[in-house]
Amino acid sequence: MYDEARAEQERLRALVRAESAPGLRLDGTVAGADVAYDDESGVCAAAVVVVDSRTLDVLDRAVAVRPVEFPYVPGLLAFREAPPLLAALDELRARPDILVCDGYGVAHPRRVGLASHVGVLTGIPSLGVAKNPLTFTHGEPGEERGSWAPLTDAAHGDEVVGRALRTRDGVKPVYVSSGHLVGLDDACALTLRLTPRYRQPETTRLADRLCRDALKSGIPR
DNA sequence: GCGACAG
DNA sequence: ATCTTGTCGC
Repeated sequence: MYDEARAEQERLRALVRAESAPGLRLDGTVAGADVAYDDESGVCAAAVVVVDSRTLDVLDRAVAVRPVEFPYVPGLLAFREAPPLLAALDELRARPDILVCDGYGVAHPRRVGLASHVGVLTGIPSLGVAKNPLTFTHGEPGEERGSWAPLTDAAHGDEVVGRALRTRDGVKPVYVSSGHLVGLDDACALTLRLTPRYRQPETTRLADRLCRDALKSGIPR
């Protein structure tokens, strides 16, 4: 089942660039993306919020509400979330310099998680910041914010696919990986810029709030 | 074959 | 993802 989706991932995989593009701006605009679901109505809301990476001021936002068209299948999250996210991205007034996704980039069984998938399809430099290590392994980073430990794939010779990054002192780390055109060092540096106060990037927190609100207030009953 | 498994 | 109150702590 899902052979077509896996074949598409193999195609996209060859296009993923896990190094920072020349001239990549970490001090420009950063977009955060997230999707919320309502099982009752079978509808989902994708939200994208753009901030100034230096001040974290909100510059733009967009939401796309539509029916859910793909089930949640581990390893195929992008086929569920990318379509609505692309629709929301289309409504932005300007293309953001970088996109931060709630999930993985190349830290993925076939190296094409949601962030890489959307990055390749849009050409927007991207990275993934996930809340769980999935099947990957990592040592325990130091307790201080900024500490990190390599995230490795035991199923593939312990290849390094990302980092377990501590964004708050003594709090469980987040899992950062390159999406597309953003190297791991830059991905972590940006993640730290976006987490002056909470474990999760401010961008994903804002996007999470926006898509949840859109579901609550945007569904007629 | 069975279990694990981003959101 | 989502269902859900109070509660401990800065």
